[in-house]
Amino acid sequence: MADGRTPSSSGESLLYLTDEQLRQGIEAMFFAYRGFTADPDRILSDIEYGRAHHRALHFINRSQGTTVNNLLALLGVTKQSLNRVLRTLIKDGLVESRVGSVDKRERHLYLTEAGQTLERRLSDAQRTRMRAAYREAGPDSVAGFRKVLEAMMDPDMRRAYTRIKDASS
Amino acid sequence: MADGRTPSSSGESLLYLTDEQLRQGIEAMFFAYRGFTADPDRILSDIEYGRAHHRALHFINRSQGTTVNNLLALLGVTKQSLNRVLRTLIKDGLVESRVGSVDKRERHLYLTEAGQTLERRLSDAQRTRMRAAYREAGPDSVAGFRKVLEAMMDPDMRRAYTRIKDASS
DNA sequence: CTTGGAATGTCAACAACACTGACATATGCT
DNA sequence: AGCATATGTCAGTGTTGTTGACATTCCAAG
Repeated sequence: MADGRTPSSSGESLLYLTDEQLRQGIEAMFFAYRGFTADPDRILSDIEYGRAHHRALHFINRSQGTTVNNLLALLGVTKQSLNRVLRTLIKDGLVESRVGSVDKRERHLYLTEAGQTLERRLSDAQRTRMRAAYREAGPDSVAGFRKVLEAMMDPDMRRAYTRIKDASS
Repeated sequence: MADGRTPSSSGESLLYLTDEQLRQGIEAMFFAYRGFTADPDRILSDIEYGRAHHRALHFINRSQGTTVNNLLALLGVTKQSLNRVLRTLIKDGLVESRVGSVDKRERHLYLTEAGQTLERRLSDAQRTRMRAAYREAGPDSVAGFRKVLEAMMDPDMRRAYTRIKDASS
């Protein structure tokens, strides 16, 4: 079962769906993700933070004023886990938490000046690698890259991704 | 610095290299990687293992008889970290460690029957998602996907990746 | 044949980051 | 008034990574 071989089904070549091709894709994801996180990780290890702080900073920057619950859904972690990270970011003056004006139970999260500075420093490093990869691969490859990644997401995350993407036009 | 805007440099459109496009790519990688690991993680959480065990099983399966040092380089962790994982896999009879015949310091690693069964179960789950994504995106997108991922790897990992890939023809 | 270095294994301590479960507080809605 | 929601917090635990130290085994060079 789930053999995946026998490329003799439809009219066009399905050779790209063989187990071997899929394994190579899996390995490519693994190695590429290591590179993807390497540069920010280096910066983060100098200061006191980890990858979780980077993710929080990224999405708060992306949607300034977002609520904790919203962030929770995006990051896919428990509130305890997120709270530990947020606490240190707020304590260190990188993130500001404001009580909601319409619903006062909600906390809206904003990056301070210092928070924006760090976020930019981290994402500059990550974008630099991304830009080099995009440039090397070319626009058509980038379109394919994005298409496959999107198809690989869980449906919920795909919706969240599309929403953010469209909101940032 | 590192602004990335101003798409008015070369003759062709460089719109795909704007900061916004790069940010979307970063988010796509993040969300897609979550999906990428979700299915094996579910299986692993039932038994006593974690993602590190999966990675070890994958690469041992991929290169039966590989040495510990070789595996170390591929996984990019310390020997202590790998050893902890290997110890449990050997204890549980999923991996066999044989002393090298030419160089007796080396340990060559093999999957047992049980090891192969688990590896297949895990990678079946992962390949199923990968196959669906590939099929949805189509062969051209897959080629672009692979190209961008490869360009994103650290040079060392890229060499390792190419070596494995070519060895499995 | 001795010695240095490489490959491997192991112990201990520690940190980051995730989890579960339980509980508290404030607020909103009916 | 009472239930649900949003958030925060405490305590405990597990996986995976890290350093540092040390032992063993073995190859290879002097």
